[in-house]
Amino acid sequence: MKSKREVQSSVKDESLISKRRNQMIQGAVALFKQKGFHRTTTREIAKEAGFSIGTLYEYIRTKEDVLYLVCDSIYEEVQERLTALPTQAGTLDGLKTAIRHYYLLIDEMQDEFMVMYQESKSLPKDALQYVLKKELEMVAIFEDILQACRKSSELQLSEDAVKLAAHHIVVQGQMWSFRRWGLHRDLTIEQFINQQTTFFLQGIQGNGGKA
Amino acid sequence: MKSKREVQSSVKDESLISKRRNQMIQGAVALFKQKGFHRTTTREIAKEAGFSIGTLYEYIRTKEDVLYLVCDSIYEEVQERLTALPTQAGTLDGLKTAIRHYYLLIDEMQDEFMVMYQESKSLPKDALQYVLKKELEMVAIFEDILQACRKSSELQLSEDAVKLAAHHIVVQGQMWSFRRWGLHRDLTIEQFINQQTTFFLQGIQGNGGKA
Amino acid sequence: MKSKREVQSSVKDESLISKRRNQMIQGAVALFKQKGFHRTTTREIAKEAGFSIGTLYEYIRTKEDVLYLVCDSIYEEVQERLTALPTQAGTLDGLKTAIRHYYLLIDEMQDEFMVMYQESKSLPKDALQYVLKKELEMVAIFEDILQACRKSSELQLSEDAVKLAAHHIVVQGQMWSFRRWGLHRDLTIEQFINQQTTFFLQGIQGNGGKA
Amino acid sequence: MKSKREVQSSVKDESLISKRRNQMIQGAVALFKQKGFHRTTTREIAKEAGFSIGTLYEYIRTKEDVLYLVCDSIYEEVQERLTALPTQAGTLDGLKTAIRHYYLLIDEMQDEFMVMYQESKSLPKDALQYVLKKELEMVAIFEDILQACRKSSELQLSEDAVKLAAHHIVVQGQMWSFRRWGLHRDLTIEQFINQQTTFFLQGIQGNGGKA
DNA sequence: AATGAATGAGTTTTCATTCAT
DNA sequence: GATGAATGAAAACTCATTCAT
Repeated sequence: MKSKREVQSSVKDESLISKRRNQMIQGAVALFKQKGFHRTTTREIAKEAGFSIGTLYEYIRTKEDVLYLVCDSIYEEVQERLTALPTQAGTLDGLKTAIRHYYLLIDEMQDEFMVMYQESKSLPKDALQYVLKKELEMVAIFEDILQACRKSSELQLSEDAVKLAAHHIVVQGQMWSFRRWGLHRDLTIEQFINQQTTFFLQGIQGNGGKA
Repeated sequence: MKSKREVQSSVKDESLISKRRNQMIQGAVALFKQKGFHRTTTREIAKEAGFSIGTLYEYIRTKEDVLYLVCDSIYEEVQERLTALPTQAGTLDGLKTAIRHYYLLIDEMQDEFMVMYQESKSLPKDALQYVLKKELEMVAIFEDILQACRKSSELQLSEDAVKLAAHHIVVQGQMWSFRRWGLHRDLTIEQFINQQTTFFLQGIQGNGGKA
Repeated sequence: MKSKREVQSSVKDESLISKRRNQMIQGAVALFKQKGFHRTTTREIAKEAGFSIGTLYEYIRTKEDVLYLVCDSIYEEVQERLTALPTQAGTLDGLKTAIRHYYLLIDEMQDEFMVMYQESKSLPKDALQYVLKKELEMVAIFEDILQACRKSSELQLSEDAVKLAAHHIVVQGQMWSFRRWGLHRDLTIEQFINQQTTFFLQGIQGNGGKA
Repeated sequence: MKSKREVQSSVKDESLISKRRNQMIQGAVALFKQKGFHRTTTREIAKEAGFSIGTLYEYIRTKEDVLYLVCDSIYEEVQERLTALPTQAGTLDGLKTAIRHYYLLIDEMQDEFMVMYQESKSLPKDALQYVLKKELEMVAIFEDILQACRKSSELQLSEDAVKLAAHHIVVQGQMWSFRRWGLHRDLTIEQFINQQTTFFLQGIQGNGGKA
């Protein structure tokens, strides 16, 4: 289970580590969003977090650790909030609700999503691997829901199509943060959710799930 | 028309500029793909391009110019190849062909697409603007095709839905390069194209375009 | 009063800034004298000052800052030592003493004077302005002394002539460092002072101040 | 006699050399005045002179050669124009005329004088030597005139004082270009000449030369 | 635990000079 | 003789990381 990639700290007090790292993550997200990972300096992160550069390095070992911590924390939150959902397993409404909550989450955490997807490529190999696993887990959440609907015959969907469909849900959501420049002018988040949901359901079975 | 953002060169011979910049772009794409824009040094770009650092700077003014040149050249090629298509304007087959060619293009230029979307955020303000315009133009190509289909009644599609649908085509294509890790194992490009096309057509009108 | 042009430092400890900058100024003067501002590298300055290039840049922001610091420190010292003089205001002897001390100062700080006058043209606009103001203040010191003598009738001197006369004192002093190659072989500093003083006093009123 | 420091050229045609070098000197003075020797590039000099960088190097060997050529040409012109004077040898009026012409010359060639005095320190050793010799020759012109006056008893002046007096004439003239910021607002060149001449003559003998 | 001064490898960029055409 | 593309050494400056206090 302890497959979590550990970040070394020279401080012992776990709750302090947690506290300081949260400060650090808050600051880092704000800065990464503004200027990207590479243009942000460790000094700036420390300052934004509210402590000194020396202290920063008491809680991490490299700058990339900060990026990892950021990505990890975002995935953690997303998963947490997504799995906390009251699942009406195997129903179309359950699926719609999940999609809805996911898209609202993205809307709420736009900055975090941007940072996560734009900067994760700068992670060291092993951290990238770990983050990719997290992404797959997120896809899997939707795969499971879709699978359940398929099994309960709420959805006419071939076994093979499930995975691609799950990717679709995830990617369609990302559109909202990535193509902000092209979409936010024309659509509210609610309109976006509705259109995407209809589009998706029709897309996978040809009748909008209304049959 | 001449709205192109110019990159200064101290060399006068236009054809030489063209030649050297192409070398530079080739080299840069390869490197950016591997290590990203920020981790690639100008010296490496020069070396990869086959000339000295001094020569590199005879053809550009800043490192960001290289990135701009790269992005611009990719968009240029994509647009060129997409608009060169024999359009059966206003027919479903014409639309399918366009999508097909676009997705094949992405498959062929995967590296370039990755670089373009991952690194363009590092462009200076004005270059970013220019590149965004290019992206919008690409979306517009599909908007036009969809619009034509709508007008010829080949497609039951509301006016409002056209833009979002065009974004969909573009984003669905990007999936192939962005989510390589999740898709290439399970699908060939042909399968991907078929599934995406069906999905898209069903998605926008609910019957897979077979009615 | 706080019209001083500030040089940014990322170090907070004021006394340390002061100490390090002094080291830096010492080293820089020595190097600038030898090879001029442009032929001196920041690395050399750091080395001469006794610390690393990184440390140098903790205390300044640009190479020009070093030059400014050098010029400023020289003016500061000159003014300090000149205004510290026990003034016998409005007497010829007071004037002579002031001139004498100024010329001795120049003799003592020949290198600094050379650097200051030869290199200040390389200062950025605002710093140049500031330094020019300092130079005018130096001229003003002598204007005041001359004015006092004029008012006490120790000196027959028209109002208009005061300013030019003050410039004369300053320029005649500079001769000692600038035309070293032409003067030091033939004159001691004492002889120089005497001759210049006589020359000056006769020059401005025609009788060497002996009437 | 051929003590002139030669500048190598790979071009044979002497008159062409002369022509090109003049172009080069004109351009260089303008640029050096504006931005100083070090901030001016050889490319800029070539461009300003009206030919290519390759051509520039057909007529000189190093950038410093340009500076030398500039300094030399200025001294040459000054000496030429000063020695061309109809000398009323040994008379006070002759001296006054010489001073007058020298100061007018400075006023006319302010830029050149500035460049010469500000930048000559960047000359290579041997060129600096040569230029210093030239400066001494200029001083010597006035030494000779003063000496003649002394011998004809037009001037009561000790043998020793002659040299310093000559330096004075030269330096007082330089004031006009160097302290432009402090003098040109208050004085016309004519007023300056008059005051300086009176000051000088009184200075060296105490009665303004009117006795 | 916290601090922040010190370090120096590494980066972009410039520019005098050369040399093939 | 003229041109200008090519070169690469050298310069200013940055910043992740360390470590003494």
